[in-house]
Amino acid sequence: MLCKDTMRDTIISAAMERLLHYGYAKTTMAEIACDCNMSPGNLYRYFSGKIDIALAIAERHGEELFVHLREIVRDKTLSSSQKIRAFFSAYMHDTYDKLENDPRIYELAQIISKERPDFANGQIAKKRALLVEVLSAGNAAGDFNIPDVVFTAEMMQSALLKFSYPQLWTRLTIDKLERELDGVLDIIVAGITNTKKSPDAA
Amino acid sequence: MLCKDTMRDTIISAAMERLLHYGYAKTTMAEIACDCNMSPGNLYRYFSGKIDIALAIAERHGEELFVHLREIVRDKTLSSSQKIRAFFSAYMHDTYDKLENDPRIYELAQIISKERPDFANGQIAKKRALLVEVLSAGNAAGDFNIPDVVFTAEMMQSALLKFSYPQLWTRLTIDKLERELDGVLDIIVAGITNTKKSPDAA
DNA sequence: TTATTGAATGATTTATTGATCGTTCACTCC
DNA sequence: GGAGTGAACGATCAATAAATCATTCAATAA
Repeated sequence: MLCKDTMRDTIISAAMERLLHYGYAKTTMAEIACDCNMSPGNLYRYFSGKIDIALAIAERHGEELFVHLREIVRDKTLSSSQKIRAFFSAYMHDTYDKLENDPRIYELAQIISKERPDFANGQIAKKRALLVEVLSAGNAAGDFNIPDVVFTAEMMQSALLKFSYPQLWTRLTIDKLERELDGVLDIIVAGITNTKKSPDAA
Repeated sequence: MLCKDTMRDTIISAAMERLLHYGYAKTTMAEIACDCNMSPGNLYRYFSGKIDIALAIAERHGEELFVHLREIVRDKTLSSSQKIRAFFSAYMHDTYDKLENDPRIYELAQIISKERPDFANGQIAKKRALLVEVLSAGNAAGDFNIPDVVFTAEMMQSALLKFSYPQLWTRLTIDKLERELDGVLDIIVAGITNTKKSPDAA
């Protein structure tokens, strides 16, 4: 049904405007409805609740980032380790920029990961899938020699946790964060890089 | 002055009893004073405030852990990488056990790191100093080849951040945590291990 | 029938008040 | 005169009341 989707888009746009400007708590369903020239009750024909509108917004942002990260992962001009570095650098900068442009988005993220933890976990899992792609390709190319790429991807996410959680950025500038990310990546990339000579040289 | 220190110990003991049992917020200075058979005002002759009593308790716990970690670092029967693994494992278990035995200690840690961030940073710095010791010794033994041991120690702390912040232990069992710590340590230890043949074999 | 409304409802938030607590200090006791 | 007291003060916290808001649904309009 096209009409329903169009309406959902309208609502999402109106909600996004208010949510990013005034925050989640200070945006009311009545206001969103008013912006869409409809009654509050009618919103529930398109979304099952306020949190689901926020979720739709988060989904859009998440998808945008995912596409960006996937481009990096599939960029044929980058080596495996360059992909890993670019991946986490882009991820961190995306988070930093969103927060810089509109701190309200932080409140949104907090609420969503509290009310809909499955969604937040899903986002992490999607990113892990991309990492798995890089690691597998790296294995195939002889850059890495990783037995369990899924487990290793998890461990990498664990080690680089700090760079996707602004709560843990204690007043650090983006410069310092970048330097720290690079430092951790140095160790990790070295840690997963195949130290043996390439097989065809043997 | 011996008397003053004895009195401080008495106060710390009384406060610890209550703080670990009822939590920081629900423990009053009047109660602590009463337990020590003195008036509330008199507590201020030994500590400059409630938070400083809590700090003294945290200092004790911190010192205990530090001694334990230092034993590991200076254990002559362990290799450099074994020291690193044992170090972070002991650290995580210490945190886990303290939380398990008395969840109120978590509130204490939260308040202290908010009210006295310098203390919390100092604790981290002291642990980093131990790590630097291991890395330097490892360099000397040819196990590692780390140009800047302080920076690398910082990066290791960053990568293993999750295992000292229970906030980030999302309902994980100690078993799963242990497995994850091991996984991250695998990468890190591999990442800092010298891949060249030992110099005397050259 | 389907789309929409808007008043009713109960949960949550905000505002207000009263009580509690940390801290100070003029004073007492040894 | 140093050690200790406890009433006084302002800040913080808890309890209550008032208001706001998300959500529902019977009624209405298309």
